[in-house]
Amino acid sequence: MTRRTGRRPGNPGTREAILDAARAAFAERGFDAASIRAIAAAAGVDPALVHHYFGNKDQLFLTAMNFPVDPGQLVPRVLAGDRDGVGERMVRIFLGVWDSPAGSAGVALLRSAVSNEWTARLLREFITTQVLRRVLEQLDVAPAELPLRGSLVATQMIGLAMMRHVIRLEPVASADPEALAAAIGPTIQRYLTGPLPT
Amino acid sequence: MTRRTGRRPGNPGTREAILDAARAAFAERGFDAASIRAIAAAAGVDPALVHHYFGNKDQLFLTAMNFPVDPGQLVPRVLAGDRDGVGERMVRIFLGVWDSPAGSAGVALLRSAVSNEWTARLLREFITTQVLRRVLEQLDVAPAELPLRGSLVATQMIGLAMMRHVIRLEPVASADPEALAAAIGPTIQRYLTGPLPT
DNA sequence: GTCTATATTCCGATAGAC
DNA sequence: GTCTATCGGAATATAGAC
Repeated sequence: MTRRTGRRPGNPGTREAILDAARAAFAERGFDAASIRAIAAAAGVDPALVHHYFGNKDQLFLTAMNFPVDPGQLVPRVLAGDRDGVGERMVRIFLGVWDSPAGSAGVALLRSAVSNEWTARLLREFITTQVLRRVLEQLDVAPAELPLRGSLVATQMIGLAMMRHVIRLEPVASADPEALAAAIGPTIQRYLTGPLPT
Repeated sequence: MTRRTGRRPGNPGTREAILDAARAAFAERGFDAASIRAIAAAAGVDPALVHHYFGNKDQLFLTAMNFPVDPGQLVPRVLAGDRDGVGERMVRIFLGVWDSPAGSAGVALLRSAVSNEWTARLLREFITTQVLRRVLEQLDVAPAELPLRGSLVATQMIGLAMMRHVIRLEPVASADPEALAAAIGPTIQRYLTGPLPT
């Protein structure tokens, strides 16, 4: 006999199916253009059920984005090794995350941020507080140079993600990650530790 | 007495007012989110008049984008000077265009390309055929390396435009163009003429 | 050349039955 | 937990009056 205690959920797969469909839709079309109706259809449920689970579209987006790779877990891998190789390792690990299934959350955030100020703020805060600050403060750079160095790194990294996963310009869109790490790594290295214009 | 010959246009300023409003709206919200109604309201005309002039939204977008800076006129300025300075000159001229009023067409194209495959193809073709090919074929680079070098340049340039004009991440968003040219120029220089991973 | 009126479609959100 | 029905709004586009 199976005893049941506590709350009995409905179909436990339904919620995850909605979140998967939401990530795919937000990644493909961005926040504004992705519709709850289309997400519900892709998940095989009724649109009203999405509201029942997540309240509104904002909350659905936040919940769908809130599982991505924990950046705090990646930073040690970027820093593990000699200081001269940090740029190349950063590009390699960055590409690995974006090329993985988890990367769809990144594409969704990037696509959404372009047409929606609310998600743009999310992206800015994610870039600065979750990624760049953690790496830079481990690299004894002068605190005054930290914001400029960090945003220079962001221009190259976001540009790479844009060209590879959003605009899909060849040959970068389907280039070997190792080749890209070798080509772009020195750029990141210079932005992090190289000379800065006065 | 004023004699009138030939076709008599209506209000000649109306059409330009619509195009100005369209460029501003497309730059601010992207192709999908910008509405003909809002453009008409900004231009002080009726929405139906926009259709009367331009047929549909696609044609309005194409017409509004079709006046921007002629890239063919910029290439000689990029190439004018020593070969080692081409990267820095390219960043400086690039920033000058994007910071000017004409840059709103670029922002519009970039913002639109993210959520709309049709405009993404426009942007890809503009980048490759109008900008990169013209510069690279003047720099005796091996033809086989041309696509990779060109798309590497595009990752950095588009990333810079994204961070400065779309996401608006500080301090890059309001940094002095000369400082950015000094910081990012060497990156472009290496992508154009530096060593490439095998 | 300009505008009114409208056809058509799709959106997010809610109320409430089962 | 799931779904039907619907409200209220905004979009593109067209037809046609003046």
